[in-house]
Amino acid sequence: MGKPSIGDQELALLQYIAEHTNASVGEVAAGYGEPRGLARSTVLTMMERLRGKAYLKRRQVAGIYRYSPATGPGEVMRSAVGQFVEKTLSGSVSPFVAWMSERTDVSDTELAELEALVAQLQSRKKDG
Amino acid sequence: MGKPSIGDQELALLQYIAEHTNASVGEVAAGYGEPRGLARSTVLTMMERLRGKAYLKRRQVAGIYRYSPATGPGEVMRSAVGQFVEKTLSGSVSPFVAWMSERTDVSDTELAELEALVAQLQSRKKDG
DNA sequence: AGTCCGTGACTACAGCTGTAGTCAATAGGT
DNA sequence: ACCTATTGACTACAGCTGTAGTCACGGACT
Repeated sequence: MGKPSIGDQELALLQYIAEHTNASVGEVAAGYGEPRGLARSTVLTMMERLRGKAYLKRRQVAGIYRYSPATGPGEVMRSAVGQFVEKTLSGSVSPFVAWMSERTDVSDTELAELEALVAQLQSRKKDG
Repeated sequence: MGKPSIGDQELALLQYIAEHTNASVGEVAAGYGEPRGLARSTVLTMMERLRGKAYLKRRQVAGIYRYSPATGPGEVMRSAVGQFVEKTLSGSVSPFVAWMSERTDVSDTELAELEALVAQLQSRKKDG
């Protein structure tokens, strides 16, 4: 039942599309591909592969196809992170923490997210 | 500088060798490969590839080669996390945080690690 | 000496991923 | 009606990863 595997670039593209739903290939090529030096056909190929793997769906609007994630919002990322932690880190988040603590530049936004996360986990623990 | 990429199976093998340092190919094939149905030559190939990527080093003892991780303990994991965040999450740790916040069972140990991390980042920020 | 076994190096190959060229159809402008 | 830009499908190819076969070598055993 395992979802088909997904590459790094594919995942990044999928994320982009999740943030820009109902985008056409041309739009994605312009917004995602061009800044990365990717040809339009490259973007198209990846999007079609993602569709083949059931990560994206498309529907025709005014003649051209518009793509959106087949799964719920954030589902793919969650799945990818979960898979990574489980498979690569053997289920432990310690390596992630270790990596973060060595990271030189952590933005205020990221720090705030982490603070919020810790606060949430603390309150959850208290409740249950 | 960016370490060469590493596959999932390779990483798992590397982990195994980190836990069984100074092992020979035969030993790794028996202890890691055989339970997984991998041929000895498969294990050897992977180990040599890892050595080619400078993740493993070897030295000859009594005629046969014994392998050990080239990097310090935990280094590989950190590198893997960095690669994942950079390549797959496009450098953003937000998906990681999002995934953590949805995780049902976060152990006390993990929470403590996160708290320590946040504290460390906060103090670092204060210092400059 | 002949045989068997562990060890290492080399070679092979298929599937996936990243990347792109090209071609046919269609839409839009002149 | 003609030229051009956009779109979509198909084809291609190289590098990485997972997996393994095979061959040559050196030592142990008989």
